[in-house]
Amino acid sequence: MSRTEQNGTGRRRPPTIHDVAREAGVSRGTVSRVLNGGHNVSPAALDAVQSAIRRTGYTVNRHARSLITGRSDSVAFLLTEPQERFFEDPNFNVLLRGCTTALAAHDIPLLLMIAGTEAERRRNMRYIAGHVDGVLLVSSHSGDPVAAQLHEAGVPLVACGKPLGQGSRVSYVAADDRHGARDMVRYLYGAGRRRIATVTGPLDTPGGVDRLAGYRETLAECGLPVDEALIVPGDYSRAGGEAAAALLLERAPDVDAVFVASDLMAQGVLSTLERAGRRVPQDIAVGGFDDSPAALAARPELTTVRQPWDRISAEMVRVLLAQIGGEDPAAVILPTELVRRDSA
Amino acid sequence: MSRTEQNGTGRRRPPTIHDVAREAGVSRGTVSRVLNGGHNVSPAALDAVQSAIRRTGYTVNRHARSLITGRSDSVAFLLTEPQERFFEDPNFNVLLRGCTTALAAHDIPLLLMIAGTEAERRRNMRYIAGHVDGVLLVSSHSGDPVAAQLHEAGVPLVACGKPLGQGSRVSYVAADDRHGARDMVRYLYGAGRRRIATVTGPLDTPGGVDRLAGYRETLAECGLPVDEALIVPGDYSRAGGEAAAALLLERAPDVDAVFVASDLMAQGVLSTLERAGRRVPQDIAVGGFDDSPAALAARPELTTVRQPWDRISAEMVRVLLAQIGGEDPAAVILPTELVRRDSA
DNA sequence: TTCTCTACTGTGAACGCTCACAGCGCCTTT
DNA sequence: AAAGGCGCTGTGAGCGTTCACAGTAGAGAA
Repeated sequence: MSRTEQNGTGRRRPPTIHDVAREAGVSRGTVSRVLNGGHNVSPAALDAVQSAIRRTGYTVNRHARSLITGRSDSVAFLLTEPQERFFEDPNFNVLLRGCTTALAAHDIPLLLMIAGTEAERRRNMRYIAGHVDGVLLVSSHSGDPVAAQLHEAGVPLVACGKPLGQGSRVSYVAADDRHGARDMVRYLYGAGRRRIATVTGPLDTPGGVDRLAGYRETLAECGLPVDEALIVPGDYSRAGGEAAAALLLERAPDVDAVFVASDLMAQGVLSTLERAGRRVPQDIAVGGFDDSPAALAARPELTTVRQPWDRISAEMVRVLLAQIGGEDPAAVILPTELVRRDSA
Repeated sequence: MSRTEQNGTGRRRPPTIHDVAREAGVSRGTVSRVLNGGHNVSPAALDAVQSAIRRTGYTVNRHARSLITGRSDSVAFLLTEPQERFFEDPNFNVLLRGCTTALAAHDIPLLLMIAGTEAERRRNMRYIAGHVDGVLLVSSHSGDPVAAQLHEAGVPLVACGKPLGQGSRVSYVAADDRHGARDMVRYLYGAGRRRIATVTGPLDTPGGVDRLAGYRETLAECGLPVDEALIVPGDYSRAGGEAAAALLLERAPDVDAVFVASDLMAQGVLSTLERAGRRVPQDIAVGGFDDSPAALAARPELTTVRQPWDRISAEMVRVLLAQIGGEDPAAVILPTELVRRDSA
């Protein structure tokens, strides 16, 4: 009953730390101490304050707190993709959700910011400086200067995937793309395939580079020649996959397996192969990368390399919070896992 | 040169309104007025202040501002889905992106909050009250009490889709589900189909209910009997679509068209039909709903009903900001559009 | 007993901003 | 010439916290 009184129908002025102090019979200082860990507070006072907080329905005014502490207790999730690409990407969901919930566990809200255009980029940068404790940066293309700028401005920062550009002083969390690619190619080889092609990711992204490197290495390991005609550049998009497959079939009609650097592209590859009358996996085996929902949506379902997105997001948050807490930047690389389905 | 001085390598104390005032040779008050619309400020002063702002690199401290105004100039995007369902849904991306950019145009950051569990729900509610000017609510299930709670707490609120529960005093923006369904069924009928089934959405969601209603109405209009065996409940998920299609084939093997209440479910339906050896669209026409990326990923590509997500998000933001500005709640219903592809 | 140390508590003073008010010229009106 | 109005400006107060400091009481040591 008394719970509802303090806030009838409309918006009453919310209780402040003063109200709590009066209610508990202590001073502001003591309430503040309780709010911030409860050190140097007598058990009796602690009790009184906690019950007063409950009775009044008090919530700390984060603006007032931020004003004096200088912290904002919030974190930005910054997406800097030239175009919608990342939003087409199903992995994005998983990453975003993971980060949100991991932060929520620390009572830190996530600000979503999208910097597609230059104007947006500037706006976001202006906002970030001073209004956010740290940034989770998601941008596949290393060309963009955001990471460097933020790093230079001294904003705690964790990138998703290794930022190719900067001199390594920026934290990142990434899956082990190289090993993932190796696992897939080795698996294709083990299945008897000998003309193994690849559709790469964009080669200005670390993922694109490393997956291709893994492909090359493994071919060499297996004693297979690396035929440049079998290497077709892609852009992580579905349409890119379709085009790449068409090009591949033209350049190397005898191909019997394709390692595609993303599931989305693999979908495109499948659809081109289907149109060309090639059966998957009988005529051509197709391996994807990501284990995104797209892998299950594809027909046949994709054999692919799982990226541990849940762990990636958790690690990103962990590293970022550590860095906000004063620790040094860190790089975390997480293992991938081969997922066998029907396409290879 | 002088631009970089005020912020060397580390984090220097950022310039305040005082610094700007001194630099411009005016008082805090005048700077504040410039910051808030520039009314009652002489051209000379305006100029001086603006140039001082540029020179110092000043950004307003939103915490200090919020502390006194009581506004936070931020908005929450609240997702209350029992499970991950909505994150599996490609529409989500579009909606989220649309809202983010629409808000960004007003310099308002979007706080992403996910309330899957009860604990998360409570945490978010506590945060929202007093820390956010308004809420964009996305929750398909009307059972959840969040909308009612927020509305009661006096928090400006706009729902995506009509909230079935509350007594209508909460704003919402929705596509015209009923008409969308009618268009699709009429199209199927026009293509000569006479045993038209439907896989519904969850019937505790407005979308589910209205699409089914549109289906029933149109059948009646066309003079077709409404056979309850042709109505199979679904849950908007891919797997749900697969199961529903299996059930349908068992109950009514002579079905020649299915209107599926979401593209994702339609994907599932397609895959069951394929396994059952039915050709689409020759044997059975399949119509989806949403025009999500899933529609393009499906084989054959889905004929579907486009929801105008870009407009939905823009309208949600518009209505919310209006409400924050003191206007009354509003309901907006936007037209859908039939998109013809290969599945029907 | 007195002293010191520790655990706890209360009290200004900020933090950077907006808002209300008062003051100052200057122009218009009477 | 005085009165009123208007456009512009500066100033003090206060938003709700935290932080540093000073102060108090009680326990233990001398």
